[in-house]
Amino acid sequence: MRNKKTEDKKSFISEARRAQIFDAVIMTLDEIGYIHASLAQIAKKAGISTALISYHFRDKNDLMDYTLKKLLTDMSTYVLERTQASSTPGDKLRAYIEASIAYHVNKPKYNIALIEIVFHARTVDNIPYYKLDDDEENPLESELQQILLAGQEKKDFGDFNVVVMASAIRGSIDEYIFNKKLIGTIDPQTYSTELVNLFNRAVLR
Amino acid sequence: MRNKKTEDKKSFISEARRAQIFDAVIMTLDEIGYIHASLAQIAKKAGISTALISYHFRDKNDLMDYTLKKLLTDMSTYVLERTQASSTPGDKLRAYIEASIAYHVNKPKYNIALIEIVFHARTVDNIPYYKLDDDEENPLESELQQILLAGQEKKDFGDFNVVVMASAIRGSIDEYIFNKKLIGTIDPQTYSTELVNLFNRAVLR
DNA sequence: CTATAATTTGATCAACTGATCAAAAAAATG
DNA sequence: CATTTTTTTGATCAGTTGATCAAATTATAG
Repeated sequence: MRNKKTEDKKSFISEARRAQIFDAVIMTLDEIGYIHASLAQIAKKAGISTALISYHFRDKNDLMDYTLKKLLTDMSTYVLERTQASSTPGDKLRAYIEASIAYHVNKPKYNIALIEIVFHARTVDNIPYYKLDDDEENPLESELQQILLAGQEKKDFGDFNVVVMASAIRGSIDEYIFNKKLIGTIDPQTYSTELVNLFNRAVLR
Repeated sequence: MRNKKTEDKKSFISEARRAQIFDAVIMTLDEIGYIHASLAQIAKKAGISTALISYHFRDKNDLMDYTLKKLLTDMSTYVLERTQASSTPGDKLRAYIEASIAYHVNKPKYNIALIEIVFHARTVDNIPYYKLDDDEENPLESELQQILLAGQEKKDFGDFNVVVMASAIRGSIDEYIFNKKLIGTIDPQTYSTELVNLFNRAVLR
């Protein structure tokens, strides 16, 4: 199943325009949030007319869908590259946690935009993204489960429910993004390190 | 600092009306989400006119603020009652986790409403609630930190950063609410139990 | 029962929303 | 260069939004 407009569009040099609009969407979401992020505001930020956005994207949903996919790909690439550079499950787990936190620190605006879209945008059936059963398997989620599984098979890790452990790790990471007070109190390196130690204890046999 | 309208309002028998509107807000948020939850939709759900909502609440922000506070109080009460029924830090931690998950299972609509408001509503300065430095200390957060601290002082728990551990626990709990796929895969009792075991290992010396 | 106060409604408002379209401008083609 | 295609704009659309207000209704008080 391919994208309606995003992919079968003529796709000329105007890919640059889509990128430009993407940047404008990120900035707009970061600055005024989804609720105020009208096509007019986005167009203004990009220095173009609203009709031009409509020319390159079927509708607002298509635009947000495109933006979300790019954001997810960017984050996955960042984390997975750094994770797969390690070899043992223990090292991979450490790399996974540290890279995830690092990404949030390095691209805060991308994260805000991601949150804004996930919690505001809805499918044509009016189902919010955050309630979606994750259409395609989330690569970050499955990579984490693979690491944990490999650790158990190698007997590096003890016995635990892999899905629950993975959820706990992801939730712990996400907490750092959502909780503004946390970011102000604990620096990212400390949080990373403490999290690694915490889950090392939880994971070991 | 008291509420602008919510509190200094005449407060007659019409408290019942506010409760009625509260229920309508919950249902509307659950069914169609914040973005579509216009005053017209809420009024329709409550079987009253939109002007009546405006009569009892200063504006939409005031309405959402009132709703959010009631939701937070309800959740806190539920969890804290069950947590404080236990005596040792270890038992309290177990009770805290189990009650938190149980609440989500028992009042799913309240949770959806909570999420919708936290991630959509904004202050007059256009700061989203989820970016707020948590104006008043979150009672659920501080209770958890108290439990962990007490456990360390009693030497029941080992050495770890209390704030990070508390965030990890909260994040792990919240993950179960946010991740629809998780809810469909792992039943709440299993998730609770696994989480308790996981953090027992992480917390012990 | 009357008068005063509180509650509720329906009508109405300007502001903004996403989307469409003909026409203009720019780019690509031959 | 002329023509065809792609890109871009400005004007415009109907629909929705939150909010206001005078008037009607209901409750309360004396």
